[in-house]
Amino acid sequence: MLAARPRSGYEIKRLVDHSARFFWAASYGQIYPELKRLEEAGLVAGTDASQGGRQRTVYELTDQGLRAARDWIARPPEVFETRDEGMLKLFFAGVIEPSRAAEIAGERAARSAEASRQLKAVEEMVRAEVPAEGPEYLPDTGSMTVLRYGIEANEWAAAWWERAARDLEKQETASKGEV
Amino acid sequence: MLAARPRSGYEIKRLVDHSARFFWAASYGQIYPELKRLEEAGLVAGTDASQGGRQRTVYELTDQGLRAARDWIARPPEVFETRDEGMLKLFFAGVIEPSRAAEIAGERAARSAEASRQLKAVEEMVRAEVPAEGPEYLPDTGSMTVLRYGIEANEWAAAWWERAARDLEKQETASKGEV
DNA sequence: CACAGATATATCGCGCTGATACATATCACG
DNA sequence: CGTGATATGTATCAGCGCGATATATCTGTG
Repeated sequence: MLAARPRSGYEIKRLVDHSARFFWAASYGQIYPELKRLEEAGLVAGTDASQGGRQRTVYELTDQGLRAARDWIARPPEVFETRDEGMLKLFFAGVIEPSRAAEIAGERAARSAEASRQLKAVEEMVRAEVPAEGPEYLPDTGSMTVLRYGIEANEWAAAWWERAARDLEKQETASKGEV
Repeated sequence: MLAARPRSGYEIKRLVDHSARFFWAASYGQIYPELKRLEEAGLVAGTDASQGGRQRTVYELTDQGLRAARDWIARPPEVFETRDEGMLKLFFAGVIEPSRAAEIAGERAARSAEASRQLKAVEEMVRAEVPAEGPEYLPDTGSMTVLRYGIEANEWAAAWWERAARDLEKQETASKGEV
């Protein structure tokens, strides 16, 4: 984030919450200590930008930091993990409370629908803020691709879980009839 | 997991690694202390099942524990988070190394393809282990639904990123030509 | 001028990750 | 029958992150 321009920890947090949050969240408790560690390592440099009584430290990327960022982006991605409580509950429903399975699938569908809705709002905002700087280079192709993926993946998931909820419900009433 | 049958911490870890891992991973450093906390809270009960010199503690769910599990599954899911380093890299490619964007998308596609392959192997195993106990009740509908979702979602994602990789590459060569 | 909301940083307990250490049991192979 | 590889089992630890809260100042609005 500092590669684009210098920012304070607070600005970074806000940017994360409005964009990367969907695939990589961050808390204050992570950001502030990390900025200090990065400064100690010489990858970022903090400048005091306090106004009056309000403290403020703006960090910028050093040359060494930019090199480290390039190294990082050149390496193949490693972390890829998910924590999805809905899937966990559905996974265990059979041995705990089978009758809730269909409901959980429905809740899962709603969650994905909501996520895609939020991401679409972000997309609208981005489009609005970028008037028309040439037909080609939008905010930037990579991040717009990520955003599009978020929207479409969640739409796909919402539809999938909707169908799963219907199927599970059907199976439930069917087995009740049989027993 | 203990609702299905009593298990040792080691068995729980193995089960997680072979199934839930894709949407909820767990480490020894989480499992063993957690079992102790649950025992202290009266939700599980540990029995010494050492054989010869090999220590072994098997935990089973208490009545109170089963009630707690039912309460848990009745509550709407809360946690839903993702950490996807590939998307993070693509998100930042524009300001760090735009020329890598297409590559990253390709790597992301490969990762999803690999995940769906692994999950299909799990599905095969499950099918093989369950001979044919009536046309209706498979290992159990909920967990099979979760597995199916994992497979299909990753297949969808692999195809999506494949296409994105092609598009990004096309855009790159196009803009090079213009400049 | 008050007050809500935005900007900004710090702090802290608790839990988790990832790795390693340590020990025993089992099994295949010659 | 021994040996080495693999599986079973538990424990531990440093470092880090989460989620919440505390504190303070600045800005805009009625």
